[in-house]
Amino acid sequence: MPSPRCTRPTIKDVAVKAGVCKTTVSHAFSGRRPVGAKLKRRILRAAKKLGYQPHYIAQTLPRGHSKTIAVLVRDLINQYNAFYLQAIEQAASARGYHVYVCIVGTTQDKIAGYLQDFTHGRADGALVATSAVSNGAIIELAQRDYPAIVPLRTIPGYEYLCSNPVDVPGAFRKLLDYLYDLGHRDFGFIWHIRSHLQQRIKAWHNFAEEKGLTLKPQLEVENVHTVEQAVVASGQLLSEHPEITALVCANDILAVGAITAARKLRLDIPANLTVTGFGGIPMGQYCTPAVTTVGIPIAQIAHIAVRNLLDRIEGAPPTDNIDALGDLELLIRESSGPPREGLSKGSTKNKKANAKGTKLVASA
Amino acid sequence: MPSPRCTRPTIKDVAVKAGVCKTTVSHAFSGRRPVGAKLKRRILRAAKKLGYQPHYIAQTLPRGHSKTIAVLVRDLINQYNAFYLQAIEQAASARGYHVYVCIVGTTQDKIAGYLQDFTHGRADGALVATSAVSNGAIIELAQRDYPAIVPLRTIPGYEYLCSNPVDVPGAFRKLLDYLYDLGHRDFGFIWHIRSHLQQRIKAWHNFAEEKGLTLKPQLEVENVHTVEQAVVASGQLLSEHPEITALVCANDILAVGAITAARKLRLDIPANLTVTGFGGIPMGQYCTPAVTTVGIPIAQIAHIAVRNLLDRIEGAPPTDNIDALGDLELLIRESSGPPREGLSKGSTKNKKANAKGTKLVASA
DNA sequence: TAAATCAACCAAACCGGTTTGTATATTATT
DNA sequence: AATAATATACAAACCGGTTTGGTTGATTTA
Repeated sequence: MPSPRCTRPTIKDVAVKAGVCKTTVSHAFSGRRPVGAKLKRRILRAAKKLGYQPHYIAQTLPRGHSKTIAVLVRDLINQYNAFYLQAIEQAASARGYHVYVCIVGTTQDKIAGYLQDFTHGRADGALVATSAVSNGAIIELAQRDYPAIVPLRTIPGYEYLCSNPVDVPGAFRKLLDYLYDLGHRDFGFIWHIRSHLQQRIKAWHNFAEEKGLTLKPQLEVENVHTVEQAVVASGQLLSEHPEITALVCANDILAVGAITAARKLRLDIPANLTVTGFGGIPMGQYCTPAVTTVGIPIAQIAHIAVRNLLDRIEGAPPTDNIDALGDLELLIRESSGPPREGLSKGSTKNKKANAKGTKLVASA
Repeated sequence: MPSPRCTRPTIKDVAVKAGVCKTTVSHAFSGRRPVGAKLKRRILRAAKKLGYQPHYIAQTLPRGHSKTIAVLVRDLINQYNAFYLQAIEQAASARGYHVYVCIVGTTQDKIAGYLQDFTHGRADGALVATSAVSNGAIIELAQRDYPAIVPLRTIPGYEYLCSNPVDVPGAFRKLLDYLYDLGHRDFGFIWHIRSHLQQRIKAWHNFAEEKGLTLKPQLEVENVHTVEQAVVASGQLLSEHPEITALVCANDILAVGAITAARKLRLDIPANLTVTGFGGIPMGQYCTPAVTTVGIPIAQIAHIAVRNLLDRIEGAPPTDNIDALGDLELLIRESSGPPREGLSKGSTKNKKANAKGTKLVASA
């Protein structure tokens, strides 16, 4: 039983119709070798009449490449990824590549399945935009000599696979410094994926040690991904630990959840609680109160990553991009301010941090 | 110059190493014909030692299918798509298919490029999840007999391509009725893509005619996609037309923008202005005020669409899914209420619509 | 005018697999 | 023991293209 193959005209059909051999048809289309003007016209006309167009997959095999890259993401919940992927598509498109996005979740089997697809001809290279893919899996790709780039991550010994044009830990440190200067001493954390946050967690530990703060693991909640989860997690954290004056979230989505939780607890933001995000998505700007965060030029990061990947695919020498995009910007908005009286050691300076913006007061 | 082909071991290498012909290796892997247990072990061992895995693209050609579907989306800005795509991936995955998402934007050339990719072997079928792909392009696919499904759209004469398990215009009508009953008579509209909204616009026109309202095109702004655009568009619309008491947005994202614009104009919601969305994404629930909207069971819609598509690919008879998911739910939250005094004709009933939820009052 | 060049086309091999037809060795049947 | 049935492995054709080498006839050069 010949599988219900989509019966399209093949190059051979065109060749027969035009009275030539398939080689000539191929050349007429690709232009790799000259074809007589009159004959070429006849061939193209025959192709058009038959509705022929070259079969992409069939071309891939002898050509050895498909002008296609794949991007792996865990999910699309965080709007962050939306801009990321759009920029990737544009950058790749500009160089003649198609982009296929794969939503891989966290199941290792599924991830392996997709990766196998790629290395076996489905895509010329891959951009790994999620920490759901383990270092091990990436190293395996590298050993197979498959072109892959992992932006915003560091894999010891495989730095050439990574694309880190911004200083994430430095920016996180800047955020912590800002909060410290406001007077905050009691920090709570809502993390998503710990492995993705190693740089930031390290920055936090350094910061704590430097400032003489004691690390309290019970003030750090992890594996929080969605807004809903953030509402629950931060609600619980804030209830159990009312001493927290600054709640630091791994991204803006989680910050929005934290803000909702605080509202439920009748905690006014920023008068009673400071909440910060990370990333700088539009949503954080348009919610109430607007969340203080760190702006990440995700589109530019995407462009650099794509360039790194395509250069690698095409065999060009790698470009060094460490810190190419300069410092990240601290976006101070409405959700942060000095700690409430009597809690934390009030800072002596920078009381004006929340001077701008509309302030909203909850009323029953 | 042989293109820098990724030099992986081929089936032939394994055959040589195991001392058999490639047919036997193929059978050892696929199991289409029996291979002696001892020999099979030897072959697998050889394959493992060489790091061989069958080449996906090469398999596609003789098999005639790739167990892959493609999904086209315009962008990922609306979180709506995030849940949509995730559900699609899960449904397809459960049936052994891989899903590749293409962010096609609105450039017709780019869209055509991707579609060509698909019809030429890149994917067994396509789910068109964006109105950026024209009816014409879809009909062309249908004429080529390429399996494509277009959820939530109606293409006259090609209904079998569409998957419409919910009654969108009915739900929109329900929303309009709700607003009318609250007392609203002066509606403003923030639309995104008009072609995607035909059903709803028709429902609105019917509604207006029935209620004796005059249609004022100047109160409808279209081509508004992002939050930023919504802020600008609704800010302008509200300034120029202060008579508007209910601002109806095509989706929740735009509603958030409208809310922000209203805040800038010091319009209290819902006391001075009612804003509604459509779709029911988490963001609308966690912003302030939470937006009144229509909940769409997008995950279930995705499941049905995927089933339709895969059945079609595999040659199974089509299932009829008209209205399979029942009525859509009106989610009344904080952003809607009766019109302010002196404007529109006050309704006599349903004053309690906004009874629940914390109310926030802006203060300088 | 003979030799060299070149344009235009065809035949065949190839890309990395799958699948069908067939030959051979083994086992079961009578 | 002869015959039929079965299991197993190989050879060759195929999927739909690309690419290389070679042949033919026309054009240019010496």
